[in-house]
Amino acid sequence: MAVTMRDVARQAGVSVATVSRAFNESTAVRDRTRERILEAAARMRYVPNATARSLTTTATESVGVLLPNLYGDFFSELIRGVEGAVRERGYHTLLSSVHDGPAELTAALRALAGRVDGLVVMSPDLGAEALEANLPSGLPVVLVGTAVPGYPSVVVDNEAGAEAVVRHLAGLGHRRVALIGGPAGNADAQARRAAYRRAVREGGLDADAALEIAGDFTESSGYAAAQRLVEGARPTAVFAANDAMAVGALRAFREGGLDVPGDVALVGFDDVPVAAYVSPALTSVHVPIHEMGRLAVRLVLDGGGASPPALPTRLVVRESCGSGR
Amino acid sequence: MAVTMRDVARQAGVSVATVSRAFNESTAVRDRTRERILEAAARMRYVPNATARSLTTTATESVGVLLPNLYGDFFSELIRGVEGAVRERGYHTLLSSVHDGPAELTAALRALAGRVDGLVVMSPDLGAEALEANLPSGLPVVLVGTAVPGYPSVVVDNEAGAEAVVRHLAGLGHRRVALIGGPAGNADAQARRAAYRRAVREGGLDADAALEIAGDFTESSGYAAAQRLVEGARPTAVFAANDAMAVGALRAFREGGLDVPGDVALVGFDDVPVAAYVSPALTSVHVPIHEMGRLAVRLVLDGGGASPPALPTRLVVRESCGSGR
DNA sequence: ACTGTGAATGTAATCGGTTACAACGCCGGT
DNA sequence: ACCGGCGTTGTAACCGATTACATTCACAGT
Repeated sequence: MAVTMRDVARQAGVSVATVSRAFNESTAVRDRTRERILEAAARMRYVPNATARSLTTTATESVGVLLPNLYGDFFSELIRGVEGAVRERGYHTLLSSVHDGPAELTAALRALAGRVDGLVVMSPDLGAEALEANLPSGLPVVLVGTAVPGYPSVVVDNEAGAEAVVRHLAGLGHRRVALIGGPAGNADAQARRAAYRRAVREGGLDADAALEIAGDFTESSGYAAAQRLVEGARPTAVFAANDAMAVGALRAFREGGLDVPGDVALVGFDDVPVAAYVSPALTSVHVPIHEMGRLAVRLVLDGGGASPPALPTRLVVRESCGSGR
Repeated sequence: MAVTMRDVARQAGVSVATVSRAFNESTAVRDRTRERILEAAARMRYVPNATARSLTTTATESVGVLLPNLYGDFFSELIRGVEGAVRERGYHTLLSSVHDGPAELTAALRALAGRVDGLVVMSPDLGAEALEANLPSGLPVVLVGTAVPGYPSVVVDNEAGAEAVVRHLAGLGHRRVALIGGPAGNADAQARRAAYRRAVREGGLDADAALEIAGDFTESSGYAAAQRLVEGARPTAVFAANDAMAVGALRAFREGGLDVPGDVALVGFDDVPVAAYVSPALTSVHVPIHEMGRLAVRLVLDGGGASPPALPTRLVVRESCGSGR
């Protein structure tokens, strides 16, 4: 149906081998012959079949990205990082997002596995067994945000970031610092919570259990959590484990008639682009999301098995915590 | 190297044909045989090679998306729509973004063309010739945001949206309504500008040429344009041709000591998620971006050649234009 | 004139699946 | 005992490229 190499070869009066050579510059083809071939190809609108090419070369020139979902600035930013790095290599990005439980997840994993040269996986609840059982042995896989034994992963220094938040708030005089935590199974969320607890203890702040509320990293869960805090534990400062929840909390506070940072200070995590645009501008822990994507791609394509050290985080002080100004 | 169907066949003591049938449920294979095969496959960690499969079936089960770039909520939202619709079909999304001029663009087009069953293209400066010369004849292509003769496209009703903005502002008593326009070559931008001019004329508003400033849809261009407006034409209301520029303008106004909407009313276009979160919340023209992505995918995969009617837009009044409340 | 050499091109095997067609075994009906 | 037919499995061609190896040819060296 579509124009193939054979058709071009026939038109140009040469063999398929010569056509192949003419297209893959490298090998020796007489200039006149090459011209004749390229001309015929253009005339016939020949577009090489990447599938067939991949079959022999055993390279698809694409990298798969598996994400739990696509909502939120975090994933957009990650995708940008990945896509940029991938395109620089002349490769392609195959995108897949899943949020329907383990069955869908392994299906997606297998579907991707057969189509790419490497995989960037950000999926909290994916264990070593699931990965091993559903991926061919040779495929380079890099995890983002979770560490699974045997696989290289890109993670950020959650502990230092969360600790910096609590310290900063304590330095501003806050004693009742609440946490809106992330989902239970999430590694980043766990690390942030652990560091929060430690910093609260070490800083001698109020360690009221009512000050800890679990969210799920969504804006609406942040909204709900903030409402409960307002009615319950009445903290003077709130640390949301990611920016999406912080933005939700901001909305809840505003609707509840609380001034941020006047009545309650608020700090997020991730420093997604929108953090700078909300009002008051959100103090947050900067995470080099874009860089994580790039790094993951580099690890996938250049191999090198080992995990790099956790990427550094940095507290970005804006208006919502009530210091600076 | 990797485990192939032949290996599984040997292990299970059957032929490759039977293995193939065992995997593609449909055809008749005795239950016991199938079990034996699937078991052997699992044990050997066999993952089918999608490339080889595609070669014979001539279907890649993936849809390509070509975008001018990935920054901004607009594209994130579009990708979400596309990916969602694609995944519902069990297909995959191949993502490509380009912003380095025509050469890169056609290269990307060809690279994608050989790997997908259909293409969603959002690329302003891509003419019919470029498309024809670089795509195999049978490939379904759907354009987003631009109309090119001979190709179906998904567009929004820019005219109605822009007109609604100017009308609404006029209704609030504004006579000097400025426009921060989009890039010259962009079809959406052109339509919005044309509708703005018509509405200004028909509404009897000030038609000062200094009230029109060109931007390029980026936040920073909106910022710069707003600064020039503050120093120059001094409008009482500003219509930014997209939300990114509106957000930039907002920042410029705040830094310039102007209150929005007190000193100047501001309206954007697209109604991206962030519009609701900036402060003051941005009045904008809602564009069903997500739906555009879904629709484009549907057109690509279900064929049907014809373009659907322009999708309706809707003015969403929030705080930045100073009405409501 | 004859041979060796290297450049240009052709022939055909190969990648890992799918599938048309053939083959086989087993059954019931006569 | 024989045959038709169905259910199950195998054989081999094929998809469209790449590439090892073979072939052809022109030309220089002797």
